[in-house]
This record gives sequence, structure tokens and C-alpha cells, in this order.
Amino acid sequence: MNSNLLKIFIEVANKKSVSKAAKSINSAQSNVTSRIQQLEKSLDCKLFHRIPSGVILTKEGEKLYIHALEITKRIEIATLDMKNLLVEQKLIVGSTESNAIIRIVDFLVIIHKDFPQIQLKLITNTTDDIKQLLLDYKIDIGFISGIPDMDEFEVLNIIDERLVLVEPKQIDIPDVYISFKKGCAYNDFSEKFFNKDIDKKFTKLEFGSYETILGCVEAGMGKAILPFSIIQKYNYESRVNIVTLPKDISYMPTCLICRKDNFPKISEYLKSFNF
Amino acid sequence: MNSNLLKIFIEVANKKSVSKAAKSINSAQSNVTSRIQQLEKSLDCKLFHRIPSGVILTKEGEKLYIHALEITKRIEIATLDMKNLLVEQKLIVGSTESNAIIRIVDFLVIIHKDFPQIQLKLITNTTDDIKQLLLDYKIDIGFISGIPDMDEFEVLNIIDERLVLVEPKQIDIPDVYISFKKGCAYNDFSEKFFNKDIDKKFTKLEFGSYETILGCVEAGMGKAILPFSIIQKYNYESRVNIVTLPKDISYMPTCLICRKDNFPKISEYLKSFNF
DNA sequence: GACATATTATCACTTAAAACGATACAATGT
DNA sequence: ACATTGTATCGTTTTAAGTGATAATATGTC
Repeated sequence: MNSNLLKIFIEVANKKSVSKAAKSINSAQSNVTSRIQQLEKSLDCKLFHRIPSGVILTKEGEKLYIHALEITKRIEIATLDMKNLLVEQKLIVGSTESNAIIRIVDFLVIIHKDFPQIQLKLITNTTDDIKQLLLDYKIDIGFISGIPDMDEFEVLNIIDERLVLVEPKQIDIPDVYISFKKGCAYNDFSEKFFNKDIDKKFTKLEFGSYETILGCVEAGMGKAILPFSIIQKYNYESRVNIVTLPKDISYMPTCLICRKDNFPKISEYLKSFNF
Repeated sequence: MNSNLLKIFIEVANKKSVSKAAKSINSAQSNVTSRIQQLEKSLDCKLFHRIPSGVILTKEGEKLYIHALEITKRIEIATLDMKNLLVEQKLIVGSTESNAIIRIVDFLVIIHKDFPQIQLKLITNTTDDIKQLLLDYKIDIGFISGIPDMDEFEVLNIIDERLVLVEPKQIDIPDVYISFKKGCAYNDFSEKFFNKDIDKKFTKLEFGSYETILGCVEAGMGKAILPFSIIQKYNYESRVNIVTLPKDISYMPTCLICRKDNFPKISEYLKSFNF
């Protein structure tokens, strides 16, 4: 076992697919297959279940995954340290509200643990504003909803996010939809979704926090469209009805981006960060 | 940078020599030189000062060494974990008194940190008795003085140890030498050393702890022969006169050994342990 | 049921990296 | 002066990694 094999293993585990992992690391699929087989042989255990749609980690694979993340992270940190890139600096992070709630705190805590000398700052705003802050060099990295269209940006990490429709458990639901107050990327989607039928008119309600929105849905005030991870975060899975939406319209990934001409020093680390 | 390069780097750093490291990892010297150069180039810094007698770590090298030890250790632990070798078990450690004092405590603490599921037990005794306990399968690994001669043993690790002559700081020193009570390997050496001149007769005094011996030397009761690390451990470097002995007779390494037919499960880990 | 489209596995092959062996060069000790 | 012990360099060999085509299998679509 060596660190190169572990890097390939992590990518396959993340992508849940040998072929997708191969693409992402610019390698041939056959090679990735060989490397995984090599790893399995050397550890004398199966790391993945092979299913028609790809691969999924076995129990042993899950175990190795924990170790592998830790090992590759330390190699990354060691490299940065040797290149004296860990000198004092600021890292200003921009994030949408939803991400700030779901995963920014954990993210910042881990960054601080791994790079105690880096001073961190967090700004929350809408996806569009975060893009503008990046363009203006006001922030270093940003969490945004959806894949950015502009050429100035580099995507450091993509976090899969699935939008779902949440409804009250009661039977008669008013024709009301509830969305986030500030211009959040999920709002555009909600607006289009609830106004797609011309004959049915939905009333719009706006609130300032996701927890309030979920509480109102539970209370029967109306429906809402939210990222599934938010519902998990606030433990509303059993308190509201969750309607899954068609894959093609509900997939709304969160991207960690930076300016192409302003890569943070820990960009490689961020690329391999596991959300 | 990858873990294979780091393993080679660690060996060169430990042996303070490219050629000795090459021998120890069964590789050609030219190859080890190349790997180190490769590492230096990729990190864009010199890792070793080249001196006629070998190599020594630069400031940057020292920095990498810390990272490298941690990384390779974690790879080792991950491998063991994957092979399900970290299940509950006992590891009974035998050690000479001198090693128990100098480094066994730190050693056991680190082992326990890395393998919390392994139950540890320590037995201190003389080198000869520890060899016998190993032969009788009463202990799993043992720290002994000198390199074992029997074919049943495998040397897992060698710790360089230098014997020195310690004398009181006063001028007239009685013809007395002080040695450890129980049959310690250094005693045989002391006995031969102090009785090499037929015309001069030394009186022998025996005590049960190294600290007592050092205290008695400081008080002017006589001379003693001890491993240099013991003197460091008890901070006696400036309180007694230290006379270095010829290299060929004073070199008395400590070996970590086990039975060839009873390798501990963490033997690979022990081989790369850095004392 | 036929077919296009996913997926991973296997094969012979190519390429790149690692390792080797001989030799050069420098410093040290006898 | 010379043997010894060290690292560096160079051309060659060996091993490992990576490629590309193809097979095998499952899935969804017409």
C-alpha cells in the first residue's frame, strides 16, 4: 500500500464509479480498475461491491476510506509546509446561507485544526453576490449553488445536493409556497416550479431562516422546496412529507469556487476535501 | 511526494547515510541517491547536508522528518487495521533495567496511543534472562544489550548506545568501580575494563539503580561505566566527568528482538519505530 | 425482443519510473 | 601514497503504471 494507490481509491469511493474516477484523475478506466485490484490484493479484502451502476464501498472499504483520507491529508499538509506555504495568511470564505448552516461550521473547524496559522473569516450572502465578491477579490473562496458559468472561476470541489419538495403531513394543503427571504438560488427554482401551471396560482411567503420555513411547513402553512441536507440537518425527515423531484431538475450541486487568478495556497487541500 | 519516497527518506535520515540506508532497504546506493534527489527537487529544497562521512538532515529535512514519520506510521497502522490484526491481544514486553528507565515508558505510551486495543505488560530483567523468557515464549518482544547470537531471534530494531566512563570531578579518585547489582550486560564490560591491568586492583561496589550509581560517582566514591543516554536522562552531564572510550569497545547497541517463530502482529510497525 | 448505453474486467501493449552496476569524484585515516 | 568510505552520475535493465481495444453484464427504451 502506498499513498498513490490511496489517492485513486479515495476518488473511486467519492465518485462511486471507477470510470468517473478515471476521468476525474485523467487516467484510463482500465488503469484505475487495476490499481483498485492491486490494493484489494495487497490488503487481502474486497474494497468495493461491483454493481451495474458503479461501485460502492464494502465494510472494509469504509474502514480504509477513513485511514486514506487522513493519510492523504497529512501528505498534502506536509507538502504545503515544506514549500513554506503555511505562513500566516487570511482566508476569507464566502458562503450561501444554506451551506453556512449545513456544513460551513464543520468545514472551518477542520481547516483551523489543519492550518492553525491561517486566519479565517466568513461572509454569508447569496450565490450571485458571492460571485461578485470573488470577482472583486473581496473573498478568496466561495460556496455557491449550481455550477458557475463564468470563465474567471475555477471549481475546487463539487458537493452533490438534491432539492426536494416538502409538504405538511395534513391532507388539505393551502396553495402557498414558502421560500428564503434573500435571493437564494433555490428561490428561482421554487418560483418556476410553483408557477408552472397557469391555472393554479400559488401565494408566496418569505422567511429568513430555513428552520422557520420547515417549521411553517410542518404547521401546515404551505409547501417549500429545499435541499435535502437541510431537512436532515434539522431532523425534519419524519415531521414533513418529502416528495422527491425528477433527477434532472432537482440536482442542484453546491460548488466551492475561487478565481482562476487567485488560487488560495491550500487549493490542493480544498480540492481533496471531503464534505 | 508519495509514501514510498518518504520511507526511503526516513531510512536515510535514521542511518545518516545513503549507502547504509540502501543496504538496510536492500536497494542500490545509486537508487537511494536518486530518490532523495527526486524528493528534494519536488519539494524545492535541500533535505540533507552532504558530509564526507554521510549525510545529515537540514532544517527543512528535520521538518519533513516529523511529517514523514507520522505519515508512514499511519500507513502502517491502516495496513494492520485492514488485515484485522488489531484485534484485542496482549503484548508482553521484556526489557533490561537501563532501557526501562531510558525509553520504555515513552515507547509503551506511544504503542498504547497507536494501538489502544492491545493490552501491554512489562517485565524487567537482565539481558540473558530476557533471552530465556523469549525462548520460553513467556514474552513477545525484548530489549536486550548487544546483538543476539542465537539463530532463534530476529532483530526488529537496533538502538545505538555508547558506553562512557564516568568519574567524580575531584582529583584523587579511589580505586573503586560501581556497577549495577543484577547481572546487567554492562557489568561484564565493566569487570573486564577495570581489571585489565593486573597490577592495579579495583574494588567493586554494586547498587540497584542507575541514579544511585551516578549519585555515588558524583560523591566521589568511585568510577562507573554506563550508557551515555542514562547520564543524559538523569542530567548528570555537568555533574561528573565523562570519559569517552574507544569506539570499537564502547559501542553497545540495544536490540529490540523477538522469536523468529513468534513475530508480534505489529512487527512491521516496531521495525520502523523511531527511538 | 432487439438495441443503445451504461458499467467493470481482461487482454496485449506502451510508456514511464524505479532500480541496478560500473565508475567518477571527494574526503579521511593509515 | 594509498586504501577506505562516502555521494553523484551515467547508461542500461527491470519493474510498475498506464493505455486502448474489447469482452461481459446489467439496464432502460423503442
